[in-house]
Amino acid sequence: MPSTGPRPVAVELNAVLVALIDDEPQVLTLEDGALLPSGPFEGDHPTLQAGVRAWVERQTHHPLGYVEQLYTFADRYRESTMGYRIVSISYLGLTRERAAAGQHEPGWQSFYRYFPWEDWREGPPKVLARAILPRLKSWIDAVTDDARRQRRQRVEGNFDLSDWNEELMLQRYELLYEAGLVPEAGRRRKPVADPVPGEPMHYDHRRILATGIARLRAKIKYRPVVFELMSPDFTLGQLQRAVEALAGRPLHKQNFRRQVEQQGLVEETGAMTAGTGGRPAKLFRFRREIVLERAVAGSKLPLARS
Amino acid sequence: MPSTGPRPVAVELNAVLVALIDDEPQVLTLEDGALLPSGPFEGDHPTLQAGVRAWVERQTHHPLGYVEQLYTFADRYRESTMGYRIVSISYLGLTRERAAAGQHEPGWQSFYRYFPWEDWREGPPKVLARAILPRLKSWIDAVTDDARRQRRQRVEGNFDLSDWNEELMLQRYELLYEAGLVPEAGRRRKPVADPVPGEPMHYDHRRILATGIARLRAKIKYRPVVFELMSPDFTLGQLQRAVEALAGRPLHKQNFRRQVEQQGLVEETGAMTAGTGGRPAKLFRFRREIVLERAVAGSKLPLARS
DNA sequence: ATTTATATACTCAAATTGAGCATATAGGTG
DNA sequence: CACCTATATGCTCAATTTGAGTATATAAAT
Repeated sequence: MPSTGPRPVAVELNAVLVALIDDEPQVLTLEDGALLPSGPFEGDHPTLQAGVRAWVERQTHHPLGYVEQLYTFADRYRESTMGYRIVSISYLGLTRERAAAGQHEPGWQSFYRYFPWEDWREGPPKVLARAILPRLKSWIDAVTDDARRQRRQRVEGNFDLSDWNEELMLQRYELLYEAGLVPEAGRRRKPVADPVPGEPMHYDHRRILATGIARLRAKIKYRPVVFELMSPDFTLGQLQRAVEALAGRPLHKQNFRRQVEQQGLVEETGAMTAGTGGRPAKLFRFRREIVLERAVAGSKLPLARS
Repeated sequence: MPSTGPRPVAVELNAVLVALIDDEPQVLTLEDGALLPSGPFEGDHPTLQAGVRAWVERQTHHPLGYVEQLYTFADRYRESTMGYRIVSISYLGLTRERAAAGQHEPGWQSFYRYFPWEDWREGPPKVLARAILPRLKSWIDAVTDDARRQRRQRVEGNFDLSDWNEELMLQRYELLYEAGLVPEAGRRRKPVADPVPGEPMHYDHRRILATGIARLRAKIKYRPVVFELMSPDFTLGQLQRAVEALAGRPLHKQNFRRQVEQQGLVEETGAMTAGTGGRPAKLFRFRREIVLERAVAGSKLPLARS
């Protein structure tokens, strides 16, 4: 008979911890890149957020500038071998990293190792035309009539090379999963014979990673979160490269500066860079007060009279 | 000694279930408006979303058009009397309701019963100038120096009458809570002596409600979710009143139609309304295919050359 | 001296947005 | 019926915002 007490459930935390190292967007991983850092939710933390913060800072020895909840999963397949259910709560965290000592820090992996088709900084990734689109075409043609029309619309809406939308990253990943082009361990699905380029991860960690990056890509457009990834002083060029790294696409330099400056997000420190080759750049710092002043968001409704 | 098995945890689901009844945005409640519908997560559902959907549809006998996860709470104070921890996962759900039989359906309550300062459809709510702003002023003046400057900036950013931002609803609620102007049961805080107008709820349900409405207010601007609340055929006037009800502010009629039409979200049914007093209006229906075609989002980055 | 990089200032046309005028067509009223 | 009120719909126009350049400045490298 059903007990009225709590069902045995384990609460697990997953973190998508992001840093920029040498203009490359990186995520902290374990097991040679196959796992996101995860840990149990300890009972002695007052809140979930505090738990994540304490736990990540203990692991990385870096202060966590920004933490945001991503999503909670409790799917059926998420069961331990002991039979109890697992609830996974995932978080996005942003941290500041100095330039890498060597090539890259152990554990830090570039976003685009997992999603090579998402890096448009140097133009359209070849993997799209070469491997992904043809296979999506086959996937479309594997059915007929209305189902085919639906598949075609989804592919066209999410993979339009002539009008790429970097925010649709999660939806693209999910579509590739449905089309059987990316493997995902732990799900009951026939194994993917010939996956598309891009490293897989264990369990659904690649999906969680996609969720985190997609959220970040959306957020940098209306909230000043990039600054959590920058060192205190930076040039507008560095700031631009940071945004480009996250969004995965090149920006128009002059318009980027105009936007940043007229939003009043930064102020000059007075100092300049030196020895970078090319004209020295002014150094800026983020005006942290702005966060309090303008809790802005992107309105678009056609409002009426004042 | 600490066991390695799962800590006893109960998973609870909360729902912010929204419907429009007679142009009034309503939320389904229990206990005479003091509780959001909540229930345990049954182990026999494949996913959380399926659990919410089944459970809500069983309670309301209405199909749930749209479901979205809001937030997961596991705060310290969220403990049952039995000593185990409670994880609350809250959802936003949209459903279609016909016009009310009588005054309003039992259980359905207007948003603005809980947040009267958020309804700007008839201009600035008097409660703001009369009750809220003076008390926030006192709250600012209760401290000095930098703390006072910070409080002032937060109040000015979130309660600017001359530039009201309906999306900041959650932040405003949280500020009122911090300022001791709204009560919230279950939190260890001194009871609020003289709360500002607006019905309270048990536990943190009013906060969850604010989270849901704020999310909805943000979402209607870039996703066609309003249509989940409309009957299949509607006039542009009805659609506008629906958006106004959710956003809590009046819209410019001609610009609203322009926006809706040029986005290609709707198509004429061919029929017209009758007997409404005034010129008859064309009836429209939502073009559901559009969701597949354009998985749009609101870009704002200054992109570079194609 | 010239080339190559980067930084920064300024311009201009196209597109979007905010605000309003004008007209159409119903119901209600004296 | 003539007129008023209410809603719907079509269209215009100026202000702002955005996308895409051109032009110039200042460093390092050849």
